Formats: sequence, C-alpha cells, structure tokens
Amino acid sequence: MPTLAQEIGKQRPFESPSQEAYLNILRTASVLSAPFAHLFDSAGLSEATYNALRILRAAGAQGRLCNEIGAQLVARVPDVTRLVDRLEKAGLARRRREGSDRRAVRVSITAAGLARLADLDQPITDLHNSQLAHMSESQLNTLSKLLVKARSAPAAH
Amino acid sequence: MPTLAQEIGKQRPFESPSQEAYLNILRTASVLSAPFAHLFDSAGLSEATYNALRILRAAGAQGRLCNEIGAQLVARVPDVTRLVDRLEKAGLARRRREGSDRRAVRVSITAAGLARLADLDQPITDLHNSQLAHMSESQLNTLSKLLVKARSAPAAH
DNA sequence: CAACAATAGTTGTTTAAACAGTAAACAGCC
DNA sequence: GGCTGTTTACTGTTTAAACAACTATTGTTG
Repeated sequence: MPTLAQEIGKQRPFESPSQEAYLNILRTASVLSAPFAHLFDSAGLSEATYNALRILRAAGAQGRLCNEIGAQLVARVPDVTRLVDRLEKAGLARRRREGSDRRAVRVSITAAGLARLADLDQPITDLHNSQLAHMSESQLNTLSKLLVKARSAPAAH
Repeated sequence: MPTLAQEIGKQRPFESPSQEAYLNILRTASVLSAPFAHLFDSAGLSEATYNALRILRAAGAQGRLCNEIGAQLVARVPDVTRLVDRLEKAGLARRRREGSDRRAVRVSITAAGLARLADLDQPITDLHNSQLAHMSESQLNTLSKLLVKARSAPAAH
C-alpha cells in the first residue's frame, strides 16, 4: 500500500500530520469520486445535475424552488438557473410559475427524470458498496467520525 | 457538532457506512479546501497554478517538462500548456526549448514566481496548522491511515 | 534512407463554473 | 396608493476544464 508521499513523488516527509491529513482528504476525494463521475457521464449527467435530480426526486410532485435547490447544493442561484436549463432541455425536469408568488419558479422532476435516476440507483449502490468493501464497518465509522470532526473547526477566516 | 445527515437536511439515515464515509470525504474536502482557495485567489492564483508553481520551485533552475508537470498534477498535457501560458503571462514562469530535443519545452520558475510562493508559505502553513488544530496528532494519523486505505481499493472498473 | 510510427506540445471547440448586473414581483411604509 | 427596499430568478461575460485534432520533431524499420 503506497503512502501519499510516494504517490506524489515527494522526497521529504510531510511537514505536519495536519498537512498530511489534509492532502490525504483531497486526494481520496478525487480518487473515489472519479468512478462516480464516469457513471454519471455515461448517463448524460454530471455530478451537479445528478445531485439536483436527487433533490427533485426527494421533493416529489410539489417540486422545489430554485433557491431551495441552490441552498441544498451549496450552489449560487445563477448556477441553479442554468443547471435547471440543462435538466429541462433534456426533458428530466420542468419549471412552472407559482400562482401565489409569480416570482417563484417551482422545479419538479419528470417521469423521464425519475427513470434516469432509477437506472442509476443500482450501479451507484453497487459502486458505493464495492468501493469501500475492503474496510470494516468500524473502520468506516471511525473514518466518518474523524471527518466530521475535521471539518467542524472554529471558522478561521 | 452537526452530523452530515443534519447538514444535508436529510431525514433518513445513510443507507450504508460506506456511503456515509464517501459523502463525508467529499464534504470535508470541500469545506477544508475553501479557505485555501481564498488564499490562492488573494494572491492571483488558483489551486492548479499554485500546485504547478510548487512543482517548479521544487524542480529548481533546470525546470520541468510539460508532461512531467502534467503527470505530477494529474492533469492532461493540453491543460498544462494553458496553465503555463497563464504563469508565463503573469511573469511567474518561463519556457525554453531544449537543445537536445527540440520538441520538449522546459518550464522553470522565475524570481517573481519564487517571491509569490514565498509570500504564501507562511499563511499556508498557518492555515494548515490552525485548520486541524482541534484534533490530536494520533487522531490525524489515524485519519490519514484510514484515508490511504480507503483509496487503495482494488480497481472496480 | 524513405516511410511509418511515436512523442512533445499547441490550438480549437465545447461545456460549465463564477460572479456582477438586471428585470420582475412582492412587502412595508408614509 | 405610490415609493423604497427586498426577494426571486435570469442574463452577460469572463475564466477555466475537458477532450479532439493538429504540427513539429524524433525514433524505428524494411
């Protein structure tokens, strides 16, 4: 099992355990997300559009407003507009204006969108299960706990 | 300390520990890298250009070929060309053709590039130290070890 | 040594992210 | 009820990532 130092081709060891942990987090995220990106791509989606579709499926028939989608995706509203543009153009979602507040745009998933997600559910689950199958449940729980702690630092702006 | 489930606003718990770990890895990478991105931005750099400059500084006066830079950055060669374009335009790096192989382009860092990096060294180190300062060294080492293991799965293509 | 393949890098084009600025609808106030 | 400010979403523009196609040089081989 290669260390990160070897992978990166660095001669000297890391300056600190925190720096090593940080770089390991970034690298692992990149490595593990790549197969998912391929999967999304083969379904004509990106990670962003996939996540948006998931939000819309969870929202059901009533749909979600653009700013709600943006909040959940941690994306800006202008980006949501174009993201929904793409979904709508692909027939996976549709917009409709609210009666009560005519500024608001309610976005909901279409049957085609549900079908597209349904096609992905099993492969995604399989990938999740296979990707970390070599780790024990207690290791995974420890990992999650440490990661939650890692990002809960006092804001250092 | 909020759980990821609460942060995402999800009602049901995760389907599996591996899925939870995966999402925690992505989320933590995103949260922890944001302050660095701001730092780079304030110096007129991106994460990519910063990493490229680091590679060039480590390479010293002899510099590096484009494909070497690409391999270390895990980037494609066409992207390296434009990345070096930006560095050169900003006066932070320079190109020169090899005498021995006139196809090869050797890229090296300039004095301005070294100065730019030097300005960032201390803030970067401070951020690394402060960001995970609330975790013990043994926690960080455990985290790193688990992350290395997480991404060393048998290829699942 | 001519022809073909391989290598190093660049250019073109499409796509998406980022963010400022704008338009329309609503809310509160005098 | 009109004016100001706020909210909701859209549009414009810049910038970068992804990837195919291309040029120039070098290596190989019959």
